Amino acid sequence: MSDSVSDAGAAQASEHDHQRCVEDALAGAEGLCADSGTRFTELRRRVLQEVWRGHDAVKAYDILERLGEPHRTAKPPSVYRALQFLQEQGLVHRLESLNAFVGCAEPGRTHQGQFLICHGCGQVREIHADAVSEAVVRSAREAGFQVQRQMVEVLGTCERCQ
Amino acid sequence: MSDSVSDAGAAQASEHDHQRCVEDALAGAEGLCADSGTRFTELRRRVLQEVWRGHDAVKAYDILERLGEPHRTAKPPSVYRALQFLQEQGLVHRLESLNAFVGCAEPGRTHQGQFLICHGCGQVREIHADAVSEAVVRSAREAGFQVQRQMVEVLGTCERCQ
DNA sequence: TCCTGTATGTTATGTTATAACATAACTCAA
DNA sequence: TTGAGTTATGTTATAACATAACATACAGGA
Repeated sequence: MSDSVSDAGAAQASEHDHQRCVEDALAGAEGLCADSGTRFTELRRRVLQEVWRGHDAVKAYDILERLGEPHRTAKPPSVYRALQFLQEQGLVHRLESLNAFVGCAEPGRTHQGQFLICHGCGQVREIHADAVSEAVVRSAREAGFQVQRQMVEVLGTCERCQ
Repeated sequence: MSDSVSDAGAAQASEHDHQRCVEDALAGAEGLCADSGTRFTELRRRVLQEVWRGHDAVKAYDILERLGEPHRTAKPPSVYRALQFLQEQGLVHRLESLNAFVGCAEPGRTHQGQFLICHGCGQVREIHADAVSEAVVRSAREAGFQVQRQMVEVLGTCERCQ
């Protein structure tokens, strides 16, 4: 089951320099943590690297399995804690409908993203459509509701898979 | 933990005739199943009744515990199967961010709902804001993405809890 | 060096969900 | 009314996802 992951990663790799993509993400994370005075430890780096394995959502237990040395004996809490840290730093997002995680496309910016999840190839694209987040806030307000966080996950077919 | 459920149910009960609310839901379900030629069995009725215990989200295992006779020995698959059936009939919705279920406010209508989840009282309100679902479809289309299903779950504070 | 706070390790368990196969109960037609 | 086909539920086992609670290690400043 966990291999839709590597397949999608591979598919993506043929289109862009994914190596580079990952390196950028890691370098960005390093900078961001330096700025915020938090520690981008070896484990956190490694977990983030696994999240960026491809552009599809990655499961916590898949990450756990793939951590090599010196984390081979890591247990679930280590991974979940690293993921929580990365979420707090805005470096990864959790997809509620998949119980899985994706790297944030634009860390450093505070934003309300929406996630387009292709069930053909498994790839997840993050967009930031103000029209959506504003419509949510407006509609909620009409119901007397004050928004703190919105989760918008869209299941469908990406351009390539149509 | 499962008692935020009954609390919220009670709070709601003081404002409207919840007994009636449940009865309407069950009667509606019965009609809808009759129309669609599906069987609204005792178990399914009972599960739906538990989902309608209040206006907050209900967990599968809480339902399981509360099924009385003659379902006292039911196991998880029975509940999950009933819930799946009810979802297929559009009688309940699953809230992905809570791993929990709510009764559908307007079964019979095909729609893309949004869910306002109050973390004060736990109540969940379903709205159908075309502005939201249309913005989602438009924004996705701009990304070349064809939408099949959208999940919009909004966490915040309801009018009463502000 | 020692103190403090933060990160990770470790053990155990809680929570959510489904696969796979067995049995029962309904439906309809002969 | 009975038996074949279908749908629903029971049953057993386990998979998949997640965290509580406490122990240890490690970084950085006084």
